[in-house]
Formats: sequence, C-alpha cells, structure tokens
Amino acid sequence: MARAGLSARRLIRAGAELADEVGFDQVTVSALARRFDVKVASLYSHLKNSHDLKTGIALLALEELAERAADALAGRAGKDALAAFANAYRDYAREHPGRYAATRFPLDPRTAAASAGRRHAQMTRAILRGYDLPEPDQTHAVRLLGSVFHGFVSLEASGGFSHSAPDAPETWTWVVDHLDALLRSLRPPGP
Amino acid sequence: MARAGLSARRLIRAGAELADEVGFDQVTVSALARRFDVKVASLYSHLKNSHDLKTGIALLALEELAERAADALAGRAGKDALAAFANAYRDYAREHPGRYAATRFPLDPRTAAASAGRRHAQMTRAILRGYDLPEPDQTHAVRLLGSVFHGFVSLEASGGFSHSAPDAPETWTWVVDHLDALLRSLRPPGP
DNA sequence: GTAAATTGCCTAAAAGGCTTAGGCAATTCC
DNA sequence: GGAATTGCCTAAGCCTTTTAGGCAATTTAC
Repeated sequence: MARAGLSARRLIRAGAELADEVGFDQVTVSALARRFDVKVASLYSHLKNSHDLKTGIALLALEELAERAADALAGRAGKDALAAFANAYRDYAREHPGRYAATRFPLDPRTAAASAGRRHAQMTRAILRGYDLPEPDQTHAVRLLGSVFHGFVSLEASGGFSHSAPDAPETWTWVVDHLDALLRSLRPPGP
Repeated sequence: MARAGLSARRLIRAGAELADEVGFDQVTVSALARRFDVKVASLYSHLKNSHDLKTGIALLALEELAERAADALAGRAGKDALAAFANAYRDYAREHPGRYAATRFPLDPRTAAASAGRRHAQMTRAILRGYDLPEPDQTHAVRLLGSVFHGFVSLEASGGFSHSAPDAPETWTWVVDHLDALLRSLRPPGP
C-alpha cells in the first residue's frame, strides 16, 4: 500500500490551511486525516495528540506573523514603522483568520517562551524606540499597542464593524494616526 | 422518580457558572447533565442543542455586563464615566472569565440585534457625548474604545501581562488616562 | 377527587471525535 | 538480499451530540 508521506510538518501546515478554511476550533485530527485520505490513527505516529496539533499551528502562525511584521518594519521608523507594523498585523489576520485565531491558543509557559511571541514584543519595543519613551511608559505603550491591534482585529473578524459606516479600514487609519499622536505626546521634552 | 426541576433558565445559568469554572469552550451538554445528576438526553427537552446553550450563555453574559456598565455609568460624565465603564468591563471579565469569553460567541444577526450588544454601543456613545466629538470621529472612537477594552482584557486573561512589571492594573490606569487625553484632544475648539 | 392531558426525565441507539495497542508492508540500512 | 525501522492499518474503548420513543410525575379539567 502506497504511503501518504505524512510528517508532523506537513500535518501542521495542512492544519493551518484547514483552520483558515473552517475556523481554528473546527480543526480536528479527523478532518485532517480525511484531507490526507488516511485513517485517523495514522496521524498519531506524527502528532502526540490533538492539543499538540493545535500548538503546532499556533507556533507556525506566530512565526509567520513575526516574519511579516519584521519585513514590514525593515528600514522604517516612527509613524511609518507603526503603521507598517499595524498593517502587517491586520492583513495577516484578514488573510489567515484561522491562523490568527491560533496565535491566541494558550501555550504552556515553556512552549510560549520558545515561541516567536517574544519577537513580537521586541518588535513593538523597536517601534517605540522611535518615540523615545521613558519607562514605565514604554511598557504601558507596548501593552496598549498590543491591546488595540488585537482588539481591533478580533472585533473586525467577528463582524463588529461591518454593518455601519464608516468602513473598518478608515477607522484603522484613524486609530493608527491617533496612536501615533498619543505616543508623540509622551516623548519627554528634548534637551 | 423525583424530577430534577430543570428549565432553560436554570440550565443556562448553570452553564454560565460552569464556563467560569472550566472555560467557555469546555461547556458541554454532558458536563451540564452531570452537574444536575441527570441523563444527557434530558437536557434536550429544554435546549434545542449545544449551540443553543452557548447562545443562551452569551446572551446572559451580555445582559449582565450591560447592567454593570449601566450602573457604573449612572451619574458620571467625562473621564469619570470613561474610567468607571472601563473598570466595569475589566472587572466583569476578571470575575467571570467564562462568561466574558461567552460574550465573544458569534451570534447570528437576528439574535445579535435582539441582544444587549446594542446597549453596549449606546453606552460607549453616551460616554463620548462628554467629549463632544464630531462624526466620523465619534464612530472611530467607539471602535477604538471597544478595541482597547476587549484587547486589553483578553490579553490580560491569557496571561500576557503577568510576567513582567509594572503590573496590569497600573497599565490599565495609564491606558484609561491616555485614552481620556486622546479623546479630549479631539474636541473641536469651543465657540 | 379523579381522569385526562401534558410534561419531564428515562433508555436506547446512531454518528462522529480522540486515543491506544498491536500488526503487516514498505522503506532504509548494512 | 536480509535486518531493522518506519508508516499506515485494523480494532477497540471511551466521550460528546443528537434523535426517537416510553413511562411516570405533575397539572388541568371536570
């Protein structure tokens, strides 16, 4: 009998695609087996269990998102960097809703520490360097940006903005503009 | 055989408690039946299905949250109202994480329209009246506040802020302060 | 107060998901 | 080519959801 050529890597990638198609919480070992036209039990040679699969998808998504954000940031600073970062975030969530949802999958602390999650925080701090904020403002600002980006993207994904004018992209621009203004207002008076 | 005294209302309330204890997506018809020491099939006299149960919990949570927010808002205006509203939101999410998660359960449009969801938006607009914003700024601001509150609360719930100083409440105060400043900066110059 | 109608919880059963155990065939290694 | 390993399989157990049909407890109506 011909082999299907499964591997943890392929399964996780396929799981990510499946997530984008049907939603992250509809990702199931069974559905994945169907997609490879293979019996469910076969997947267990490559995955510990269902939780393991979801963790893998989460790590993949965090990785991809970090890469996009890093690309967006390259060669930019100040408001330019802020806007590029914000857009990278939102665009990823819109193009890959299932993967984006996966980035919210709760990771155990060891896994989280080894994930691309840290890079996200570091990139946010890199953006804020352009605004020259003293501590603890900088940390507060990291959290504010994280909250706004995640909050906006997740409300938009659940359709929260879709039935009223103005449209979501307009608000997004407005939000980024005013976050920039807010951050600039925090910069201590120069020497 | 003695009856257990089930009803849709009781089941939904118990489901909400269960959600707070074990997480909203661990809420299951089976678990609920166990809690009432009743056979699973018995619940189907009171609930259409599992989705129905979750919808019920979501509606209950939206209702409770709206009531708290309304209480918080009573007799306040301006920054005072903003802070009280923000705290009502965050406190509810911290005290009732499962119910809070339920407020994010996707409702079909008809159900959503009849839910307390609208009241939330109206209360946000009520707060913003104190800042006297022209359209479309007001709508953008409604969305900004929604994004920040939801984003912050959900990142805090997933432990995003727990392993670094300063602590989350400090950031929360900072965020509310600076949102207030941002909103004030938008007020058009008076006559 | 009792008979009839309704309601509430039950058993049974089907269908689908997760997971483990153990087996045989395909591949890889020497 | 033979031995060792790997990859997918069958089988089986357990859990959750949902429907169907039944009997007993309660409520309603006389």
